[in-house]
Amino acid sequence: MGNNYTIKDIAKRAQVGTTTVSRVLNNHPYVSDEKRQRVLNAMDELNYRQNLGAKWLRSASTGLIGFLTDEVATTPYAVDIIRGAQDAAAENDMVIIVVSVGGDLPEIEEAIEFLLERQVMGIIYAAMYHREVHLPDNITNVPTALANCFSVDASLPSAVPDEETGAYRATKVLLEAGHTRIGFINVIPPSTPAMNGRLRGYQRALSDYGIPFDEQLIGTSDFALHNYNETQRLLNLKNPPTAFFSGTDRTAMATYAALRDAGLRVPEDISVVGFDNQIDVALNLLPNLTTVQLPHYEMGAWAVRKLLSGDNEIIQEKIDCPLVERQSVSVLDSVNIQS
Amino acid sequence: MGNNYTIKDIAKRAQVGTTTVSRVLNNHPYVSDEKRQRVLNAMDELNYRQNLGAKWLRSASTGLIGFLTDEVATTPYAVDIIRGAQDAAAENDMVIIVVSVGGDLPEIEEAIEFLLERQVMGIIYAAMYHREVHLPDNITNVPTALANCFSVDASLPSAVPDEETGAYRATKVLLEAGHTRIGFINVIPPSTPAMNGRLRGYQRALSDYGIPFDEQLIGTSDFALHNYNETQRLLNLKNPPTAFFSGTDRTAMATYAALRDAGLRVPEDISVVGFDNQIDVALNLLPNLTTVQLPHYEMGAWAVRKLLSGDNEIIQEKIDCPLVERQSVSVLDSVNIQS
DNA sequence: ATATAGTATGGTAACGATACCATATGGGAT
DNA sequence: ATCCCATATGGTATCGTTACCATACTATAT
Repeated sequence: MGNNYTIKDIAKRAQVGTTTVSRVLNNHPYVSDEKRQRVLNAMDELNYRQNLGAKWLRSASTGLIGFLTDEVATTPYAVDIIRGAQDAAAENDMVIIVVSVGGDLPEIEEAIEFLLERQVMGIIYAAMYHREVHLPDNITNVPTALANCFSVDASLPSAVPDEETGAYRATKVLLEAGHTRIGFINVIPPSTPAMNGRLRGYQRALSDYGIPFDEQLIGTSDFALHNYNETQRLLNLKNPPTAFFSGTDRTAMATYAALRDAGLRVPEDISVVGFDNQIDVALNLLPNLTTVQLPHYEMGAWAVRKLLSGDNEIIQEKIDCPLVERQSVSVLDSVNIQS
Repeated sequence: MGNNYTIKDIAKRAQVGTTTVSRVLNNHPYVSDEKRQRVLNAMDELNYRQNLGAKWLRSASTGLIGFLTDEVATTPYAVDIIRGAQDAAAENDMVIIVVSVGGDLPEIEEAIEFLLERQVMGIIYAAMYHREVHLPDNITNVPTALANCFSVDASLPSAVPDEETGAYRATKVLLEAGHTRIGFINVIPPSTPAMNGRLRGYQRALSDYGIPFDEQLIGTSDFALHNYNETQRLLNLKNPPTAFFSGTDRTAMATYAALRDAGLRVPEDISVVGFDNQIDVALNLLPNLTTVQLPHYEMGAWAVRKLLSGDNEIIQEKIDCPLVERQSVSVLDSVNIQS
């Protein structure tokens, strides 16, 4: 069981004042090496543990950061946001309290109240997919930063994925491999930053490489079967694509299936690149999927660092989505030579 | 910004003693309705928020539960353990502090020390895959429960998936559909509770249905390509399986691919069932995968409830893995009729 | 009338740490 | 010799809350 000694006990044992013990605890100057050592020894011998509640009460700093998140079961991999936040917090000796909430305002408001009672020094709000959020007013009681989302009125600093550049990269790797007919099955729902940004990136890459945009090559996908059908539709075009850019790694699964059923091999006959780098999916597709990384970890870390920096500038940070190359892309020329 | 009023301010405004305010705050008896209302009003008007640090200091109860977990990036869906723990904690007005650690003892020990300093009332240790864990001695300083793992010497209560019954169910649904040749590609690494338990469940189901166990029908899989090859090997047997039981949903991805490449349709020509119910995978396979649910949420919730129950009996709770039926299984007879 | 128990209320001492103030010592500069 | 400043040390008030004790008032039982 946990013996609970206090600094008084330590002070007595080390034959010093409590103030000196406190100084040792907080690495303050003006303690002789000799006494410092005596205190350290005493703490060691008694297995002393600070009562952070008392410390916090006196010094009005809890070392707690609230982490609010909406939970959407279909994108479980976004835990990395939490990991990133955690690691960034740990760098500053802080802890994160995670609270999941549904989407409605009163519930979020209550959760914020809950966190404020615990004297959190700041709140991170993280969304499981990139979107706009509307937060209750009581959030302004405490420094706040957003991860994977942004506020309607741009009143809060936020970290979001740079969807456009990511999609640009995904398209570019195909373009560089010589593909000019690139099918793009975009994520839905419509008008989300992901859908819009990825389409812009795709178009910009095309335009940079002098390839005209062909409306026919664009599909959308919400669930697997739909995506399978869209892939088939593109394949049946009179001038079909030689490569696919799949809006998410998950939808790439159905694209792979449709390709297999059409007797097409990836990447020999047709190249594919995804988006998200959802590793359990990307690594279990055969061949492994070349894709673009959603920077979950970085967004979480950025938000916490922003909070703790004390810098109040409200910015939206677009975080890079690097390309992760695996085996699903091959050069168009070599395809012709091989077949 | 957060005004920080104290119960003294409330007391003054409501014209009562601080004790009365405290009583209202904690729902103690012996406060007249009239004064209670005055206090409530005052709190409302001043937007009062308790300082939980002070409360905790005085009453020696923090309402904090430590949640320790090893992080393995490949199984991100185990977040559900955290969700379950969180919800169970919320039922008792507690919060969870999540700390991720690597696997080595000193690091875990340090993390426990970290949690103890924050006066957690208990610690949950959760593993990302079902396994035996070895925990440092300082964990005994505080009530502990394990989720998705168990301790070497069975000295701690734990919740684990009932792998055997789960695998029994997966096999049974195939057996009930008339399949007698069932290929089983088991998870690795060897000698894990998952591998052993699932094999036992498979064998027991076979035996219950009077089907002899055929060593040839067993494969193992570690990564996608390996699993693809194992599937092919089984397909080339002179008496090949008409159904597959895939050790995890992820490996089912490669099995589906191998089946497609062999010109076999799921479920018309061959049935498949998985294990884990990793929804992002199961729902993006075509047809959607029938599988068995790993009870992450329930394990997390069980562990917290066990902690808070105060009941010190050390038990290992095997939690049920229910079958989730989707579209990847069909009756063998109908196969013959159709083809 | 008086004892007794339940209800209602407030004052004050903790909880364990740190902030602040007071004090002491030992050089180096004047 | 005196002053000043950096270093070193400890006592004590204090943070915001609850536990504990003391005190009243009321209603019922004796």
